[in-house]
Amino acid sequence: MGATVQNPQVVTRFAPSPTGFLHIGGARTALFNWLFARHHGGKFLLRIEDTDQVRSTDAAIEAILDGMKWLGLDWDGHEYYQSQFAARHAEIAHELLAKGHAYRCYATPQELDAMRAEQREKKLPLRYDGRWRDREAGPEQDGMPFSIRLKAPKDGETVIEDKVQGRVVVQNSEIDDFILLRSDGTPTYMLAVVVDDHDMGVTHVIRGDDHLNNAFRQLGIIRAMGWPEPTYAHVPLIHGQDGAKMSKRHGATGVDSYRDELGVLPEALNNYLLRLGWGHGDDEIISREDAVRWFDLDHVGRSPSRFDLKKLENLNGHYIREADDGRLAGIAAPRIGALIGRNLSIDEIALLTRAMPELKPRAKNMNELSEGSTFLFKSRPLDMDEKAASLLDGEASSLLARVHAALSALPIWNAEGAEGAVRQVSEDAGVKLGQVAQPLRAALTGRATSPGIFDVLVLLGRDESLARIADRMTR
RNA sequence: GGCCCCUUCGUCUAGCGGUCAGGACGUCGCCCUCUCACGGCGAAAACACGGGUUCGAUUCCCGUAGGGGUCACCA
Repeated sequence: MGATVQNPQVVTRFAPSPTGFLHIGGARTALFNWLFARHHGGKFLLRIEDTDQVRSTDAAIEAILDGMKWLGLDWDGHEYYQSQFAARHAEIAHELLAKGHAYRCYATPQELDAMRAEQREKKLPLRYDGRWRDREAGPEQDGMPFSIRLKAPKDGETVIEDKVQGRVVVQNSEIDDFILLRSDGTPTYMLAVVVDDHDMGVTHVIRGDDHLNNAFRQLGIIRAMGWPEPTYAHVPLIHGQDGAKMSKRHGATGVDSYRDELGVLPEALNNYLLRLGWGHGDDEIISREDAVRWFDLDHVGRSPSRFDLKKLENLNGHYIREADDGRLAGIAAPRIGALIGRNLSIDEIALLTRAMPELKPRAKNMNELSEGSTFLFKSRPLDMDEKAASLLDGEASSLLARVHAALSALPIWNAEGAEGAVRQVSEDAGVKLGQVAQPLRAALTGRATSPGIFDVLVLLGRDESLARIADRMTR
């Protein structure tokens, strides 16, 4: 454990279906596949499962690629599009047919519905009863549409040595003769994944454990074709706070909304997702480099985990503090623009960058960071929020007048000088520093909370600071 | 309902027969302090239950309960 193992043989893949955006659970699956491939020095491939022409859109595909790039999950070579291999899938289905590993089924959908209805009624397991398995098509079937079904083994059992789930055994009697090729000649998902994974040389199939049952069916195709069997690793799903599978009702499920709406940094989401279901001792903050070095399938847990926004935000706060000031300013600028109703100038973005060391320890997401920096860009007279307004009651204005005078007399405008002057004012007035600092904060920022008040003074500069104070000296 | 999987603090997890059951988030105190954060210190908080196996089970086995997944000519 530890060092990256050079095994270029390893090929993993992420195979999302483009139904809208990169799902948070899919992102973790992608991350695990990416890490596993990188750890072994192998390849990580991306295949878009766009077989469902109706639901697949270019916009959805773009959204997924965009999410992958944002997370820094780069794939090797070009992305594959499953729909382009339909002919190949059909070819395999017919090969299976020719070899006697599959057969034509003339049952109509209505007929199958009736079959299932009856099974439901009799409380029998719902599965295809094999009515065409050993039946020859008669003249009445001439020209009738048929689907091709796999002739799955009826006896014995199938065993999968899953890298995450361990040894999983299923009786073959549980697996019915599922459809390979629909009556319209299009391949089913079950056939398509197997053929594509084989053709792409995928060695390790790492995916959500909602596919565990499918693996047994897929193995049937693989064995019938005599193809090498991939190593499986079925990762438990991520659940919402309520313990159920993540869905729309859990709020944010697309990684784009974590970025755009919640103001999360990609390194924070990566770190959070990595720790959801995988652990490395007591390590919590894990860099990309360490993740590649340490990642393995042995330490992926077998139980589903719940998504905890609080922990994500904690991690996000950490990464914001670590992040480069200029980069943060770049992310915050448009958000601030939206808050104050105008775009920031180049100079203002420079100011934002300078302010960043004071701003970023106070934020756990980019929204808070942006919100907390608007005071820098608002024009006078500043609007006061409720708490700030109350700080300006009583003696505040006279205290502010004394601060104004003391500050005006400063030969050099810096934090040390300002602190000395303000402390002197509070001493002379016989009040605590806070009694002066709080009204000053209100006058300068319009808020009751802000970065350190002497830093604010410096950031705002002499003229703007004195003007904002003067605005509140009388009322 | 059939089949499959899962079960350590509220949450994410460490643990791989003998530990005061560790860490992190969150929560609650205290400190720092011009506010809010950051940071520091400390506290409360878990092995679902019942049987075995064993000198000894959180750890191995079997049940029970609970949770999840899956059962399409969707992917």
